[in-house]
Amino acid sequence: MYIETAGTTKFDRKLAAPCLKCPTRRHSIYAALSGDMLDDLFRRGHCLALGRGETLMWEGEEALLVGTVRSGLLKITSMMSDGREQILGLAFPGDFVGRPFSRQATSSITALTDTTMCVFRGNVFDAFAGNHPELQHAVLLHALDELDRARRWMMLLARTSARERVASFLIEMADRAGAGDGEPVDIMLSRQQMADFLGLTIETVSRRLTALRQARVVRLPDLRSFIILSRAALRDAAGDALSLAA
Amino acid sequence: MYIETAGTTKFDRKLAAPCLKCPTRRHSIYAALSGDMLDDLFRRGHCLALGRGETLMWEGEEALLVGTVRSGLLKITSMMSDGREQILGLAFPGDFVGRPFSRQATSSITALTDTTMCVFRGNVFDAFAGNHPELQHAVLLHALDELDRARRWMMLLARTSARERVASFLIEMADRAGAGDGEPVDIMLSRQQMADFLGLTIETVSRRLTALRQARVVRLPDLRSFIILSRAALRDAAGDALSLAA
DNA sequence: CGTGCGGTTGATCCGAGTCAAGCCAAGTGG
DNA sequence: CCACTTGGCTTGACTCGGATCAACCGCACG
Repeated sequence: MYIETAGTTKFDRKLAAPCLKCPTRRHSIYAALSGDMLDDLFRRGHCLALGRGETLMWEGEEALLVGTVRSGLLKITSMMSDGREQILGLAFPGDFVGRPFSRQATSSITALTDTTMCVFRGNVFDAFAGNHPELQHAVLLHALDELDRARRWMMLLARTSARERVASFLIEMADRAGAGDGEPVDIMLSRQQMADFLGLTIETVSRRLTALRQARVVRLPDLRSFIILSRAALRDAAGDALSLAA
Repeated sequence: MYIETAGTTKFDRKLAAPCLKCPTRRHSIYAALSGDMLDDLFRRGHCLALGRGETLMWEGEEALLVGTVRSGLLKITSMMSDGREQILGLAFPGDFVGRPFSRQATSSITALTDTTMCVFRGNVFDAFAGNHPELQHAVLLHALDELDRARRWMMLLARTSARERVASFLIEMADRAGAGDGEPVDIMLSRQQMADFLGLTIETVSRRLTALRQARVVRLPDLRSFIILSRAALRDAAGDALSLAA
């Protein structure tokens, strides 16, 4: 919908060394892999820092990188020719992004906040995975999980009301942040991004949020955070769209 | 939405032998695999016939089988507690269904027409794939394809009008059938199933179809088939939702 | 100060959903 | 053979939720 401030990606080879001690290597798809193998893999990787709004890859263009998010938040998006944009998924720390075994990006990937990543050149990663079935297995499990998540999200986009979508989004964000009721949760998205994610317009998102505020279900201390006052009421508003987002 | 006539699945071990000559073994995920390995794998497989409306697995329940469609058509669905159903995907001949490396079904799989399949017990398939990285690689590529398809479909469900959805559905079906303009194409879905697929109601599907008929874009010789009269007009109606379904 | 940007709020519109009636072809049973 | 039902589909009248268009608010920044 908007052309984000698109800078060049900061690709600093000198940061490769710290990757060997990268905290994400024990999580996400690497969790099940042996230390030796990880050393081997991470020697081939690099650290990458993306500023808010910077884009890792563009839909339809060549995509040379794959990797995992270390900190921050990415959006995976697709856009129609008339400008309608849809966020197809979010990538939180630990999530794997990019398309192994293909150099064609089927969607754009853009940083919503300042983000750091562990990245590999696609062909390097592919070759390594080809020699290490365990890694390929881990990638497969991750892909199957993503497929399930995408399908549940399809359900939400196809069949639920704006009320249900906004409520289940808030629950999802609170759960991701591990925040209990009464604790402030950081919404890392602008209203526009929430709208793109939920398949709504910015005005509808705003209205549904104020409705929840007026019903004393949440507080909205500022534009980028919220506090759940009544979990039960929020769950109720989400219907079982809740379980779809899980 | 409806309780389909749910029979027990016809699981006939005696049909295993013909699987060695099953035509699908040279297609789909098996295409890249060696003949010896396929013999080995298919010795462990079975043929399965599903009548229209029969269900291979139920959402949330244990799913012991994985396999590929040999002939016919399956729907992959999920349902909300209030009965709202959504078709998350269709499985045409050659497509792989089921969830390897997990015995939990995340969606239901039901035959829309009489269907034959090549199936494997999940744990048998998993073990075999564990010993044959090429097979696992093929499954991974298939999963990544499905993920892309699901994400494009999300876009369609989130952002397009009923007109665009119905038009792109017709184009998709015609392309799948390889039928040119003027040739009748079999819609293998009822109006209800089309609605569940497109995230619409049966009435809206019906209205959009008659609108296309009245505009002389398609002919509808009977309830289960259609003929494209003007490809250009149909493409136009689909907008670029067309490319989303591809 | 203005100016711009992100967000909210209000008025109105429109398209898909809902509810209800009717159509037609395929059974079904007297 | 014909009345009657049944199920899938179409059509019409109406409703309603979310989109659209537009005004406005508040804050950051020059």
